[in-house]
Amino acid sequence: MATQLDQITQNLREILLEGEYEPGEALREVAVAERLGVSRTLVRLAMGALEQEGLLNRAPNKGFRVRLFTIDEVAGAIEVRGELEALAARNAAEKGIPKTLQDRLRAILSEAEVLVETGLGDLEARTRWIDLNTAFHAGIVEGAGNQSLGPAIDHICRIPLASPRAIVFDRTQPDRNVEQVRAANADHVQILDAIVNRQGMRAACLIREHAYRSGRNKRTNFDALQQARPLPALPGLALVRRGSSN
Amino acid sequence: MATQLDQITQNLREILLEGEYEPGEALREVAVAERLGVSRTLVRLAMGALEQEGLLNRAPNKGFRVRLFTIDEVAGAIEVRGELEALAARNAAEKGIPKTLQDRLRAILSEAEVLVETGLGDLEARTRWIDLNTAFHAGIVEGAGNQSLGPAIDHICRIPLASPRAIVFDRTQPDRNVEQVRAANADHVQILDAIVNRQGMRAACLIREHAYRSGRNKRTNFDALQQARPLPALPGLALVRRGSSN
DNA sequence: TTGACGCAATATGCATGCAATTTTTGGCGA
DNA sequence: TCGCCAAAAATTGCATGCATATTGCGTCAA
Repeated sequence: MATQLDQITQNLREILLEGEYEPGEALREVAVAERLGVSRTLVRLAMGALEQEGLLNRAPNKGFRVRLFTIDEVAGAIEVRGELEALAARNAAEKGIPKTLQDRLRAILSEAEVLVETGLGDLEARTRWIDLNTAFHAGIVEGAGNQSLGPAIDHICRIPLASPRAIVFDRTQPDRNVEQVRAANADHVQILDAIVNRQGMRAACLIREHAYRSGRNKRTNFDALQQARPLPALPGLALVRRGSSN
Repeated sequence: MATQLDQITQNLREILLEGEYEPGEALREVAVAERLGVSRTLVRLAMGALEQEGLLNRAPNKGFRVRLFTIDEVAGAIEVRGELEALAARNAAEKGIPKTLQDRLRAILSEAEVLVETGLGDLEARTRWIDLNTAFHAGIVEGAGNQSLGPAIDHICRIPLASPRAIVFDRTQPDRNVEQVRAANADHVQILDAIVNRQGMRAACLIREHAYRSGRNKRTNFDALQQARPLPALPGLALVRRGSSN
């Protein structure tokens, strides 16, 4: 048990990302404490951490409220992530990445390509692809050899939907999903090629565009989903609403 | 009083940045609580926040330890900051900044130039210049119009010495300081010029180089200072800071 | 009817206390 | 002298309790 606090924080984080509380809603300590079965102190600790992550806002003597994320903020966050990943790709290309990392990334790409041919019909396949996608992006960052870069990207990825892990699958249009994922795979191949060939600028531009496209896909799929079902249950989605009234 | 917690957190943050505790040293709750004159609970809350900021590490059942920053991490953080500010400058240039912001930035540059001519002999002048420098950088970010960018830069700036606010003045060589600051002012003028003329790429490259140079200066001055008087820890000491932002 | 004042209910902010875990210490034997 | 083990001391993890701030409601007056 890695301290109860970590578990509680993770629980509360998931609850928030599930959209169980409305954006702007006040989180009363006692209610949350009872629900999670722990003391108020622990809940307060967890809320403090989530405030740092940006999921909650705190007003002095008025407790914590669920933070509101606008679609523009998400788009901005993805742009920031793209820029940081571009820096990572450029650095990785300029200094060169070790053979072991190359092999790992190639293996990831191979498996991802095989996976897409299955059509991504079942949840397990989609989950696996997301893991591979995440691992690829992490690998690029690892190749950059900049210790500050990883945490910075992690931080920006805490904004709902900003992470490369937060793929929105619109299951009403599976063909489009497959097409998007296939395109992402193709991007990855080009990016790795650029890095291996020490083409820093090319790698940077490719990954920046890759992030941009991913953001656009998210927006498209999200809009489609919201039209089909007013309250989607996918993690993170319910936090995104239009019209920021602060 | 904006809740005691904020004050305690700020106090502890300053204590850590001053380098009063050795990197890697364990922070015992009771000792810190007594020193700050508050309860352990509050200290624990503050430490949790500082862990999120990256100033402390936490090991389960073993409390918090002062995090160690290497010179490479600082260099990496400055590179990240440069990249983010480059994004900000590029966006600001591409979308254009309002006249009011232009005027504010020009006023900042004017005052900074006048200030440098005084030679930055006294602490007050140096502090004022740091404030102006910070305000200029913040203004660029404001002009980008990306809500996620500011927090991302704030986050990376929490690494000691990574912030544009954290200028290292080597008072054993005042002439070199003045030269560096004069060069920084000149950079600022060019950057603003590029933004106003909607030259996104030029602005981005200029500010990236500006960050790079600032990092190099910090290293040079820091090394010189350390040679003059051997310093135990990296954070703090030569760091000229000014009360809490916000 | 409406607005203001005040009291009660409720929620947060912080301190203290207790249990569990870790670290230190002291003693014993090889 | 060194290593090992157990008990004691110290330290963290968490729950509870009290003080203070806020919110909601009822009452009264204009």
